[in-house]
Amino acid sequence: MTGSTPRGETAPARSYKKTLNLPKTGFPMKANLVQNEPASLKRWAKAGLYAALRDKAKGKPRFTFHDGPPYANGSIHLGHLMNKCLKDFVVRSKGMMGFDVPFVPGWDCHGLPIEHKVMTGLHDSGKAAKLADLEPSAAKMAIRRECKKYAEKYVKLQSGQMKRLLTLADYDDPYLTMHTSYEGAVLEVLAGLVGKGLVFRALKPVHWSIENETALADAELEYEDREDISVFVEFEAEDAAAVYAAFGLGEERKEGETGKMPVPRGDGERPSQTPSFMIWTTTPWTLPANLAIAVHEKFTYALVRIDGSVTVLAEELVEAVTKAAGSEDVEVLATTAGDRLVGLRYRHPFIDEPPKPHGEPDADTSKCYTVVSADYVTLEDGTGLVHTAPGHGVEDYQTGLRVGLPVYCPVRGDGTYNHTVPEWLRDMSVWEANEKVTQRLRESGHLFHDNRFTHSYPHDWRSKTPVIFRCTEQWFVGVDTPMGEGKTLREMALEAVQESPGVPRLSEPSSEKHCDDSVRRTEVPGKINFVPEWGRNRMRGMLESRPDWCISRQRSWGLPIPAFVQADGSAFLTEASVRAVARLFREEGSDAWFTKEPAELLKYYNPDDDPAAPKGLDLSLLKKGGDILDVWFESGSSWNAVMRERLGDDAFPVELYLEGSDQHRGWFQLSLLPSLGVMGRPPYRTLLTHGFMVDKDGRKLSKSAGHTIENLFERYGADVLRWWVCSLAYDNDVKVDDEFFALAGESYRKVRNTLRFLLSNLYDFTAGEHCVDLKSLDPKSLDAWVLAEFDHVSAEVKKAYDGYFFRRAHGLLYGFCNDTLSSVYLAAVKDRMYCDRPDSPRRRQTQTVMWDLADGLCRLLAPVLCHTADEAYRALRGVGKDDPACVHLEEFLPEFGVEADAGWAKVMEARDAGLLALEKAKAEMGLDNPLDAGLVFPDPDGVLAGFDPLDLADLCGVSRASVDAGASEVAVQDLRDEPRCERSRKRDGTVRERSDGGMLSDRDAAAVGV
RNA sequence: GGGCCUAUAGCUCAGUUGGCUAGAGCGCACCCCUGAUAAGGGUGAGGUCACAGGUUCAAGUCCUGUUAGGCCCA
Repeated sequence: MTGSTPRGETAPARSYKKTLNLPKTGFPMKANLVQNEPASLKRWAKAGLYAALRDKAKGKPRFTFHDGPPYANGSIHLGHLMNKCLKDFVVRSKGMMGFDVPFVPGWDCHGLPIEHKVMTGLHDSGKAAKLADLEPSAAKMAIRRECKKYAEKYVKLQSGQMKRLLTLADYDDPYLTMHTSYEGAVLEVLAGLVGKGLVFRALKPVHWSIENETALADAELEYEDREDISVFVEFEAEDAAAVYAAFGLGEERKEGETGKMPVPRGDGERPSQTPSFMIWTTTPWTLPANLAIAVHEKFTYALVRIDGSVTVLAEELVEAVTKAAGSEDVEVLATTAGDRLVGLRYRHPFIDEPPKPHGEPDADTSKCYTVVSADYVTLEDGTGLVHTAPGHGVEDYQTGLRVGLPVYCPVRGDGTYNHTVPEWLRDMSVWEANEKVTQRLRESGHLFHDNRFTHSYPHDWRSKTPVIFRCTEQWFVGVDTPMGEGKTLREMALEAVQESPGVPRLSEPSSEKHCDDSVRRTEVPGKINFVPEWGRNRMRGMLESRPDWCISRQRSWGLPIPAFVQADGSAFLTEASVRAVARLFREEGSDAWFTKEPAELLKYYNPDDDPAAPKGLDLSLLKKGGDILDVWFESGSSWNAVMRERLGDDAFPVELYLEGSDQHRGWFQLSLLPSLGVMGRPPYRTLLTHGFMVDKDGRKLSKSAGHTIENLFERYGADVLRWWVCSLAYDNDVKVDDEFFALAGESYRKVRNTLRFLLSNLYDFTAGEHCVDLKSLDPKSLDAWVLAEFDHVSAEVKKAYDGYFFRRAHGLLYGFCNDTLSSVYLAAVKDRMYCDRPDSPRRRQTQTVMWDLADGLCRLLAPVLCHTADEAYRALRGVGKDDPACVHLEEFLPEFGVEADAGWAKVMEARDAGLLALEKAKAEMGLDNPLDAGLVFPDPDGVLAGFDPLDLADLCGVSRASVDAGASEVAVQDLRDEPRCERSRKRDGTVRERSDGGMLSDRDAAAVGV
């Protein structure tokens, strides 16, 4: 190739390209977030952004927002990603609205999952064996040290990931539930509840490992197949006549009786035998603890004669049961509904008197040995009558609570019976008892049938031995216990959740009229706002049905319940004693519980000052209790440990809690209860919930989906992920898929390009020097129009942020960049930007507007695109690498207050009509290039005539425009025969040959100076 | 099995106290520009509102049931 003109064409007389003011910028089209975000992070860290913001916000009204602590285990996942981004949008947007928004991030550090992991690790490394040689307290300390290290490791990891997500919080000083001051503050809450008389000790069935003599949590169970004896046992009825009556035998039918009627069959005669109730169980060893038989009220039960004896079982199971037992003579005598059996009494096969449970000598046993109803009775196995032992099963326990049975557990921790059982069972292990009980039943004629049965059965994950259900003493917070003025926690909670007629609902604005300030920001003291509103129902339902809160656990890694055991075996725990230990834990941490003697632990306690102290209390005889607190109690006390303690009393109640909808039962509820108990009001004013991540098809996200957070940072960058979160309808389930991140990336690039184009037209503009006074803008100018549009969008975005409608903010911002700017305004002003003299008033005015738009846009985007907004903000000001200028230290721009002419609506309608007409002309006249066309707009009311025809032309991308008051539709002029300006490419009617020999329009000739 | 929630275009979502031809963005198709260029602009085609009943002059919207899915329980 030579340097000559390509393809032998004649070179244009003159190239005007270098006389144009084409856009120029160092702001790259490609964001390269993966590299550049960490640099922003470093710059912000260097400037101490979080502290600088607190400093700057001094004296401003405070917005109190409280972080719910994630569990310090593993990497953060997609759920955290959404949760943390939403929280960050709140923190940053409220900050830019002029609030002081301190935000202390937290972690939940105690608890079983960590202890479990640590124990597994100790096991695998062989260190667990050494623990067995240590004193129990020393062993616990060793485990606790490991757990602490583990938690610290994951706090560090997650904290790093959250920072990489560009979230703004006090990461230098987070709250950890294992901090000594936090522990002290939790015990203060406990003390408050103890003072209100809400904390008590009671029996509750738990999974129990005989091998390790400890209670186990669900996570510590492994299910393995096990062969057991399964027995069908006949419990003799106490009152034969009553049973026959229930089946309609030997009794006149009452008149007017409704409902399911008993149905006698055959001759309707009453047999002479005493009938029995047949139950089925795979744990014969629990039969000594049997206190009731449960039936389902709605099932049909049959009175059956089987090989001579008469028994009751579910009609549907008669065939299966008798077939299994090989019965020969089976006859159904009558059937009846389950509810007619309820209340009938029976005799225990080998116990004469209902036992007096140990520790409850005064227990009411009048309800024992009766038939009760229960919903969980099924017809899948057994007989439809369920053996009920409240001391040995959760469902049995709840049934017992409901109908008023004592909790009876005759089995000791080592798996042997205590002295309350018949002599032939005493001190026997339950496994041995399975055989003995079966044998005894067979001998006494109560055993209908027995067989071997293989089923999945829970085993202790450590010893691999089968576990049993056993009642143990636990600490509870009573939700139905009346407090001082007579209300219970449940009543107070339901009241707080209740919608009062005066509280307008918070709802997402779908249009502007719903976005009124009057719709929100209404506070009725003690009432909770729910976003979305259905959270109210959900929480109410949960509060109505929740049982007393079991707050004790038998583990090592947690905050000890500072309860002591007195010489007589009773528990010692008073408000003052708990406060005394709280003070010590504040100073020394809860490890002290394991290293100090009771008297030392109580060094701040003086029984003489404690009216609740038991009489004759001798501190030297106390023993330490072995329970720790439920971790939910710790996180549920964060309003005290974090908000009140660190941020002061005016940070309570907190404005907002924001978590996933699972927290209606978790953190939301378990923060509400202690706060109601101690402070008498909810800890928060508004609860905002988001949904869960599901896959592309709306199904539960599998753990192995492979979206590691590092991978996402690597592929998309934090700003794109944040932009995606901002776009979500977070109040429902959120679908995730790679494709969605990619789409968010596309949409991000559109916004980025709009910013870039604004910046690229400001390369020769210095704000201080070239600014035009916007006050003097003509309301009919395009610049006035776009500023008014910005004002409108800006106000709407702020309202959306204010009401946590981030998706709406996202839509508004995207639409403004894409439509208002990119396709309308910026497309229209290109001609004047490129072709006007650089310092023409028209161009400078548009540049002023562009500068302000870029500035305002950066600020509105800053809460979401925090890297990109800052990058653009700094590029706009042209600051150097080390300059501390930062959009995050700014607030949102106030409105420009520029007035646009009311006729603009008509102009935009005309633009739409013009574009449509051009499309038609393209098809019909082959008029492909809009610059070859002119447009004549109808203008019946004369509105358009008031506007600059040049603006009308530029808005449609045509060479010229005019109006015709009499026309009825847009006319397209074919200008292809008119000369074209070699510089602006317009055929505007002023193009002619100029002194330099070029064909130029008047404007371009002047710009070039020929 | 129970409580709460969800179902509208290929995808993500709007659709208010029932009331014009059910809207938007993305994607897709076709076209323009080549002076925002791994950019930018224009036009257009897409819907049995999950299904089945009911209330009403009128139902995407209200009621009942069914199906599918999510969270929390059992």
